[in-house]
Amino acid sequence: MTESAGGRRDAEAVSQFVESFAAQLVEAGMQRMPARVFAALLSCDDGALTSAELGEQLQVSPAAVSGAVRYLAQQHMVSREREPGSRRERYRVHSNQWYEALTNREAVLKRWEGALRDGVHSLGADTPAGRRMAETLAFFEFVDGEIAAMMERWRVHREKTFGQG
Amino acid sequence: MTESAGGRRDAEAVSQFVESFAAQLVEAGMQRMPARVFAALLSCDDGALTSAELGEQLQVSPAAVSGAVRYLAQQHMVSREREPGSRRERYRVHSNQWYEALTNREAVLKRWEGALRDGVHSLGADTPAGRRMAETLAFFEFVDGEIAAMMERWRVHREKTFGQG
DNA sequence: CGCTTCTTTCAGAAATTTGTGAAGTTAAGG
DNA sequence: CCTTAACTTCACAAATTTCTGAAAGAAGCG
Repeated sequence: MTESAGGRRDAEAVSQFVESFAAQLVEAGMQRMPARVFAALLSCDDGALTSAELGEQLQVSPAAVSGAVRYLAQQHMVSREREPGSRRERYRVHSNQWYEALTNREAVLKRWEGALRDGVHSLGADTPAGRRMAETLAFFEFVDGEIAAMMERWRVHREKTFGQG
Repeated sequence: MTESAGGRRDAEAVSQFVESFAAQLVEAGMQRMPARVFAALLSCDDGALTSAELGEQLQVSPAAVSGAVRYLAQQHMVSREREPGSRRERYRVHSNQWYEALTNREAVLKRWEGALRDGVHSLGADTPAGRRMAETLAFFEFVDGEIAAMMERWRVHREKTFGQG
């Protein structure tokens, strides 16, 4: 029944994983279609699929794939490749690149910091609210710095564990 | 014109900050109303407001406040207080508690890890897709561990900078 | 124990979001 | 340079989400 090893992929099981992982991403704030596309890429063997393949596997229109892929590319979660000598495009998760992109929530952090700075200014740095906000701001700035260091440690850890991919 | 120091709060400026910070939170995936409520609490001087005050400041119904607050409490981003001897409730951001709660995205990470573990199993640990997923899983596990350490360093850093709140 | 005040729940209206089909655009290959 | 295959954009329909008003549910206070 389970034919995990070696043989053909169990399409049913794969699809179930895709949908369940996508659901988690949705719950964390990602839109449904990008989440499904991303999960599908993550679970295919060479980490890359064409638009048509994605549409078929997920049972959605080319338009939906197009929108999802555009979003994912903007977030640096997939990259687009042109198959040389074909109009087909191919979307890929670079197995290590993609979770580094997740850490690119840094962009989000930066905007939060901007908003908080405005807040400190308009509330007044000498008010209780202003002080609370300044402390919050300091926290995010701290986190920014830590994340870079953490990713560095991860690369070391990863190489020890998996060898250089 | 700017009356930031000492005097009355510039309601206009405060409201503008509230809406703009809320917008950032929305963009990061939070629902609109919780985001607005949270921003309002963050920018009031004692970090706590009653349901009625929130409704008035944000121009929404008691029902909307109720829903937003329930969500925020579940996420541990605010706590509820009962004013002793009154049916009024008061919602508060504990100025340091709240961003620790943000780090409680750990719950999210844990669920992702669960989903990935399932994925490794159903794809087969010996397949390329399975290996990619195992590496992703390892990354999240690594991050989990790092976050605790980072928060510890933050507390030290914070105390040096702001004294114990 | 009932009155009053505040909060929560619920059904439905309004608004937003999401995905489709069809037309439009780009680029390969004859 | 024309044809054809692929991707993208756009307007609209469907589904979902979000907020409100009204009614029901707690909890202080006389």
